[in-house]
Amino acid sequence: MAIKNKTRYAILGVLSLMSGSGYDIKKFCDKTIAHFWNENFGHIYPVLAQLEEEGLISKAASSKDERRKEYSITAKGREEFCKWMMEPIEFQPARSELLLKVSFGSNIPKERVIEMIKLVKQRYESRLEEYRAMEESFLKNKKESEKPESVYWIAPLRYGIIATEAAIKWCEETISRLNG
Amino acid sequence: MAIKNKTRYAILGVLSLMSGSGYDIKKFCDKTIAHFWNENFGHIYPVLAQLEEEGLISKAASSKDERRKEYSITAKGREEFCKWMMEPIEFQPARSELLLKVSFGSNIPKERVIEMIKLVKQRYESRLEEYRAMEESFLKNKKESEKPESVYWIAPLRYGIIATEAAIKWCEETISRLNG
DNA sequence: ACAAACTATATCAGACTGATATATAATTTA
DNA sequence: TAAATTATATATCAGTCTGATATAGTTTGT
Repeated sequence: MAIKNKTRYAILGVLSLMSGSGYDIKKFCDKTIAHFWNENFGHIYPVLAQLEEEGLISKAASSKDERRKEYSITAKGREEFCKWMMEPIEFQPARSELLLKVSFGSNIPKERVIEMIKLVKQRYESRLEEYRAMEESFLKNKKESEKPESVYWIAPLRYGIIATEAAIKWCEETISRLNG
Repeated sequence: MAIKNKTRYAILGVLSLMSGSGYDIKKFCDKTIAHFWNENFGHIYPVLAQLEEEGLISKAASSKDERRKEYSITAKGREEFCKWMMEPIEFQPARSELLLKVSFGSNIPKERVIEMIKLVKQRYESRLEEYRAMEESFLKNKKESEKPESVYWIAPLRYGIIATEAAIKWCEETISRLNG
């Protein structure tokens, strides 16, 4: 097999915290892990069917809504998920359009490269503001932030903040290097 | 169309600097842009055929080696490449296995999470050393580093250094948060 | 002389993306 | 109240990217 299916584990991870439909899983992802993990319906539904077939999750029809299928993680699914959690993190190949464009920058006027980086910097800055607002509201909510498991939610957010700050620093450095 | 083919532009970018075979393009990528752009044969060869059909690159058979096909960028190809270079950078969906595992960390013993991050930190540290060695050897080579276009090569490398330093900082912060 | 490493192209299953289609329920607004 | 909009819910598809593998000739080192 070429690539390991990571969506499997994202879904099992979400279902380790709550039961719900494919739609609920997508909503949970968008609300909580979107800034470092992207999930889409095109992959969620086929993987849910596959996980059910393997007995890692179970399906129950909702009484209220005919359509709605509520998925829950099984003991076997929890086992499989924890097994994956213990495995070392795999190397992830990088693909940065920004750095690709910068490295071929000599093909276009220098001013356009500077413009491009300024635009990127703006995007990073508004993202940083979002992250900081999320951090602040999390720390304010003492009931949540004083739970022992809160560290697992604050750490990814801190990554976002630290990495975005670094990216902004790089933008500034690069703009001044291009100007100077 | 769902996703834009980025390999197209990576190949056109490489061919904007030099002519060569598919193998040469892969070699160039591995040597110079590998730390932020991954390319593989499985995509290079079909895209080369497609680019040739569109008249963006031209193929010439080598006199020495029957097999070898040498590709060069055409004027039309250069135009298409520059057009892409001028376009704003597209949003790239993130998928960080590290942060996914951290956020579901409550499923396994805390010590295992710390272990995991320590391993990741080691990897970042050795990567940082590589980047710093690359930077040093580039700055030593005055003939190269004093060229006006050198900024386009040093900037992506600087990104690698700054981003990796930030990642290490996050590892340290997170390990102490988990311990404390 | 032989093994190992390098050059070169090609193919494939499987993973992932983003767009789109469909249809009902709930909520808002004119 | 009716119309419009938004939310819920599932499904499909073309196109893109990955990593492994196959094949085969050339060069280099011992």
